[in-house]
Amino acid sequence: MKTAGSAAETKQNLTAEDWARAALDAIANGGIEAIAVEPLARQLGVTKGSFYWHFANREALLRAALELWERRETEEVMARVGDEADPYARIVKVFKEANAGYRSGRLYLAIAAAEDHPVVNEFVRRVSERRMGYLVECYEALGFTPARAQHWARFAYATFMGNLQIRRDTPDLMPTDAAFNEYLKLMIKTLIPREVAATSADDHPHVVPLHGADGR
Amino acid sequence: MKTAGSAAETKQNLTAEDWARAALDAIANGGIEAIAVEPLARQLGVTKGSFYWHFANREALLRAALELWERRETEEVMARVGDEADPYARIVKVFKEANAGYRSGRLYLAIAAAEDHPVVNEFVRRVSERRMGYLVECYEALGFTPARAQHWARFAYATFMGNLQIRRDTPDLMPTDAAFNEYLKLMIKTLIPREVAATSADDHPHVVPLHGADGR
DNA sequence: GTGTATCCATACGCTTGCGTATGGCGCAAG
DNA sequence: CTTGCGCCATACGCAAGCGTATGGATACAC
Repeated sequence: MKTAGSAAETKQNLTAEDWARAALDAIANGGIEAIAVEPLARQLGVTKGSFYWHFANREALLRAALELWERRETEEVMARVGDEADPYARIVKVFKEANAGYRSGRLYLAIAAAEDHPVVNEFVRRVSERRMGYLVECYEALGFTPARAQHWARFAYATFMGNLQIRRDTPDLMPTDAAFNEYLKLMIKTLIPREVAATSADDHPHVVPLHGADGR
Repeated sequence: MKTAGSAAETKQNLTAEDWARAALDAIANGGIEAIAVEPLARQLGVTKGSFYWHFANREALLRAALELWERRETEEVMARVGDEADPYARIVKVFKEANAGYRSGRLYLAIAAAEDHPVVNEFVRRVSERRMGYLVECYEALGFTPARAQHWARFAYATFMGNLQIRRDTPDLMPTDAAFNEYLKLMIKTLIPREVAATSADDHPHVVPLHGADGR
């Protein structure tokens, strides 16, 4: 097999992977139900005849696309912060990377919007629980008790997800450039408390920075 | 034919509002494209003939449903915390109420998932920006500068939205009962810092009032 | 009793998409 | 050259949903 880089121009025979990739792109744009056989075939420059040779039906394509998504997700997370030893630096890196890339998050929102579909739900749960699990480990590595790590991980993950949502629905409300860095700095400083000495179930006093970054 | 409808038993004539309500319920369940004329007609115990008397087309119904949604949203927010004088107590109340009710948030997620639709986007932006604006006012009332109020309001709003998402996609990751109260307490304490750039002198010691009753 | 307006049912044409059946074309094996 | 197979095109039947056209039913008017 030669590595067919571009997926559009070559008159090479299509593979199931090509279909799955196109399906994922379609989801990112038009939601889960943009996975339609005939439109995708038109976009790929072929007809349904090609599709029904590679797949049994529409649901098989959906499943293939979700598997591709899950694979990419885990690979990305691994590749991004796999080599960071210090737990604090690792979690900071995770948060910054997560809030930087938008394409991946947008795809998640598009997929998760179809949580009523059982197959989709299954994949979304796995991906989401894996992310949360990673975050929990990070907080535990920081010295948090399991219970508090759970709380803080959920807190941080929720904030990340909400930022995605804000970015998608009301991009005007999301700052850019310097202001975004200030915002990110505020979240990081708030969501990764360094004082963990308190062992009680009660919370620790958290010091809020009075001034963020300088005006630069 | 005694077709016992799901919601309305009365054989009274339907109104446009009835259709809009049914459309909103349909969105909450099956997403924005659950607004289908014939299925809704069946659910209401009538046929398309009724619909096309009250509305010009499908988009008119969509618009009516979104207007109903926007009206409800603002009314709810007003009714929930309109009479709270103290800014700190007000923002706490907002956050608790927002995280308590799930039905309303689920509806938001379902609507916002169709942000590619221009009409939907218009409504979502208005609703979302109004919420954020309210939060910004709250933080400013706490003594925050406009810039910092913006950051903290976005932070809090993002966290709220993310909690919605987590609750919908992976409810297992969301604690219940006592653990949920702990989680809520942690978020409130973190997202409403008391140390502000001191324009006033020492402010009163705030104790977060926490009683149960999460509606869910 | 004849109108008239409101509200809905029925029937039709149209489009889109799913799934199937079958034929065609290129290419390597024999 | 022919055979077989991988890959795709074409052509159907089918279902669901939008929008329209028109008729029927009920109530109130006069």
